[in-house]
Amino acid sequence: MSAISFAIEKRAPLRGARVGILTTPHGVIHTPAFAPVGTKASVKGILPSEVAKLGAEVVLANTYHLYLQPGEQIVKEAGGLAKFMGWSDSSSPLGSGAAKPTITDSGGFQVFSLGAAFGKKISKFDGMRDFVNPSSDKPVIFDEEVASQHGQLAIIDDEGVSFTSHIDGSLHRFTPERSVEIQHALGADIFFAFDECTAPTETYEYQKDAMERTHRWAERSLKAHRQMEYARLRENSGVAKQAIFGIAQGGQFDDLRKLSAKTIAEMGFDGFGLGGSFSKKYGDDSLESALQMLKELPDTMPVHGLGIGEPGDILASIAAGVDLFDCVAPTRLGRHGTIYTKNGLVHLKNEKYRNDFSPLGESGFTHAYVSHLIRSGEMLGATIASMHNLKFILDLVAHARQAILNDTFEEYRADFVNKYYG
RNA sequence: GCGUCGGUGGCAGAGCGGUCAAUUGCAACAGGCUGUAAACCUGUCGCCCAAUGGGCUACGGAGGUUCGAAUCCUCCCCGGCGCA
Repeated sequence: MSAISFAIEKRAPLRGARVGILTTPHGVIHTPAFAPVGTKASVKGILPSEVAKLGAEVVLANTYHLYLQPGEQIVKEAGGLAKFMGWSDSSSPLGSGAAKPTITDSGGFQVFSLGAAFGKKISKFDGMRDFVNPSSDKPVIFDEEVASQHGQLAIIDDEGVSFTSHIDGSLHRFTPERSVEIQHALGADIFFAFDECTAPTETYEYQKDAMERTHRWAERSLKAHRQMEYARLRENSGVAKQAIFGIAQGGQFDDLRKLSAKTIAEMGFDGFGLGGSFSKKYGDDSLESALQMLKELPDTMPVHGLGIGEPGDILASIAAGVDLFDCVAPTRLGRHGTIYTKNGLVHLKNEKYRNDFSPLGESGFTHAYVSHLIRSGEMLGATIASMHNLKFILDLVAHARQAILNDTFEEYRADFVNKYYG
């Protein structure tokens, strides 16, 4: 018996877009849904009560980071991730309201960010062409100083990954079993199998090896989960408390993606994650082709687009049938002074906003004020911009949901994309 | 008034005879950010041009020494400190 149940309420014609209700031990998630990222049990700069008011029903935290700080046992003692971070129905951050749904990522992304990507100017969406900074034409692929001093902080072998803590340099070992064990302690409603998120620049051979390794790790994660869950079920009157999602990889190669989805689909997970690398720019069909892998996944089960958060990418993914999303972009962009608008990104630090007294979205503040806060390093600026961005993305997904129900999703999508990227 | 230290790009502050249109920080201007090493990172930052090169003007002002001066000398102007 799975810890979750997923009911699909409506499917759009032609494509795979759908509306569902995902019932978890800590409450219901209306899909498609966006999960704000709270890596270290904190959506940076925003109180949980505010995150909820913006429309979020679920947040996603990170296993590796919480393992390092404060340690999974502390979170377990607190009563699990949601309770620990005050993610509850209560309006008071310290209230005793019912805990709300949470997700944890397995640490698989850190295999990439602290491994292949460490010291390099690449992101999981960058291709080779983006290795050149357009404003300088200088190759900036490698921070030699950082790399020569530290090398990579994540070293992969077939059994697992050895991490060097970015905090104090200490050594740590992650295996699929260990990741699951930690995620059981963290107690999120949904968690992911330990995977290897690969760099988008790897060769076919490497992507294939990594994918096969991720498949083996998926099996091991699932097995570990079942063993631990079985022991726990006997103590907890048979009520499953956590669902495990398997992650499909395959990098930039269609055949690997398809194979990966198919392989992961057959293992018996409660849901799926789309992992790894896509191309970056909207209009590029790399994401579209990667989304073809959805056809290999069971139509009745929830799918999470890991780290997908660019508005156009979210809509394209929804169109293909992705149900859940998470992304650091709304909070990171906001904190760094960039906000989403219907007409595209706005850099609040730009000179023209210094005396722009028009309202900034529904924040209740003016562009000029928030621009001033960002410029002067006031924390409140990061908070307001992050909240604005989170609301923008949460609204985008909520509107997409409604549009699917109204049979107007494709129009909604086209209209949004025209304005946003036009 | 005497003595002394100092006046360098928006600010702070390096440089102290050629490798200097001049290190660095801040500010400014712009860009980047997609399962958060990220309240971060990158680029630009005297003027002009047929610009991976060249020209011009610049390190308080005016002279001078030198093949060559932000760097040395003289005088002047301005500021800090000390003594009267």
